[in-house]
Amino acid sequence: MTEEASQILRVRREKLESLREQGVAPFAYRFDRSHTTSEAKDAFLAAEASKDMDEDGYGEHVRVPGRILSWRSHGKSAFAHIEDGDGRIQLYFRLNQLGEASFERLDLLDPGDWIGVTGPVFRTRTGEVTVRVEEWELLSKSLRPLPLGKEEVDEETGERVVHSGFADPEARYRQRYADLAVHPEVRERFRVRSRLVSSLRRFLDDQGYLEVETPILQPLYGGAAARPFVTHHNALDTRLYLRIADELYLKRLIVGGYERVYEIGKDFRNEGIDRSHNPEFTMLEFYQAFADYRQMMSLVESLLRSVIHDTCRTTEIRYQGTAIDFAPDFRRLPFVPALNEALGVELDDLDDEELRARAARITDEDLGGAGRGRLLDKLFGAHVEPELVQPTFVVDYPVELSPLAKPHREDPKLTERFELFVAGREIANAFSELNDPIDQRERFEAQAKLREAGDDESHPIDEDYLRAMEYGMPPTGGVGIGIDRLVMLVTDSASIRDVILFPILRPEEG
RNA sequence: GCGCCGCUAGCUCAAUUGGCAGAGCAACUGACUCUUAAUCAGUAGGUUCUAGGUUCGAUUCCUAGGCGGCGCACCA
Repeated sequence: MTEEASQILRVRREKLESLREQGVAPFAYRFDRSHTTSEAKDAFLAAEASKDMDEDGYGEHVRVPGRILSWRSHGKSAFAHIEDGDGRIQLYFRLNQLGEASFERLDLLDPGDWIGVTGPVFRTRTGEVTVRVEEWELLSKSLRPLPLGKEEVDEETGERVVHSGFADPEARYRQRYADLAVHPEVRERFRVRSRLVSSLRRFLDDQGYLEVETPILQPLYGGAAARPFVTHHNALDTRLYLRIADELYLKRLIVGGYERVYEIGKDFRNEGIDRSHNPEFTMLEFYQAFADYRQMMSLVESLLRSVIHDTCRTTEIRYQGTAIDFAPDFRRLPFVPALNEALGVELDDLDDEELRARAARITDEDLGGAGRGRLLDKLFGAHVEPELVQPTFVVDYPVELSPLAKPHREDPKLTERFELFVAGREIANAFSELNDPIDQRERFEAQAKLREAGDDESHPIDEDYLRAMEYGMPPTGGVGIGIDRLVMLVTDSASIRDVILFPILRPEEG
């Protein structure tokens, strides 16, 4: 439908014109608020408790702005609800209170409009704390109807029930502003996200960590197995990549002499989109000099316990119907024995071709170019990961899987690495960082061979990173934690799109 | 990338075998000075995602495309 043809939009513009003709500016510059909606209600309750009201039961005069949510007109009176950043309050308009001109102008208001009202607070016959409006002014005219549902409160449970609300998932993601405007619970979910990130910062700051920022645009990408986004810098006429991980730059800072650094920021991976993957996502990485992966495991455990308790007021959460408890010591599960058990064979007895055959059974992907590491990872992902519901550290990954991790001090075929799984999903990835530049070069070269064989997610060789390591890197423990997935857990969200304000969608037109 | 499902009024959804495209809410007009999914009476509102095709006739059937959801695969 064209906008000209929509009577609903036309009517609102006509109201706008009527207001202007009456000398009302439909888009105000400011409103001096005395109380938020919640503060106005609290102030009245306090006045009621201390009998600090006039003989007719009216409390303090308030000036409250808000967005109109609902309207119930009764001829010479009307009720409405408005909402602001921390709640809602009912308004009561009366002809003999407002005067004819002001009262009749109410006809030009709609749900969605922002108004500011002035008047005393009282309690209606049905008990609701309400502002008796003596003056009102328009703060902003809404020219497009918000998809507000109708709400009732279930008398038995006391819960809000919304009728014919805003349900279309595509529209809710594309028009997040409307989704937020009509869904207080969505606004709350993103407040939880914000609280969680604050809590992470607080925890790491308290541990003596320094928050830093490293490049997003990089001449060479690395630190994870993924395909990058590619872009071009005009002035330098050079190819740049959007980072797929912060890792290599943060470890350069450890070489530089900072002992504890962290970064919270976006990584970008040019891969598929599904309910646990968005092409840009938020990652926390932190590195600590002189620590090994065992120390980092303990740190991750206390970090998560602390942050989840800060955010949820409990360490036992429910995710998609399953109780998950962060209070007990996290289980520790060695990679190779776990996979041996799941497959019913000894991995050491299988050559690459047998592994490839087994991996081919669980995927239709072309594994022709995949090395032994990728094959093991595939098998582990299919057979073990889904079972890891309660917080579980998978430890001691095969060396082929971990080109940036130190060899295991007791078994050279393994690395000192752990991943944390919760609800079948990877939440954290960490290791004793490889700090031997000669070994690191060999690992890069092995990765380069994989690339030549067709594995396009393998690392390119980063000579500058090797140079940094040659100057001398202390033993270091490093951790990466996917923030979006952590937020999914604490907000019981099934899709990553529900915890990203503006998730990636295909463009609407074109 | 593959499979399944969906797209109809501002929102939520109907539409029989292929036969005039409907309802509730929102909007508009009127009544109503303590209502709260307010109520009552009335009115208006449509490129049925797009482009083709079959047909006397397509929201419905066919083909192609677009966008989304879910599942599988991949990735964190």
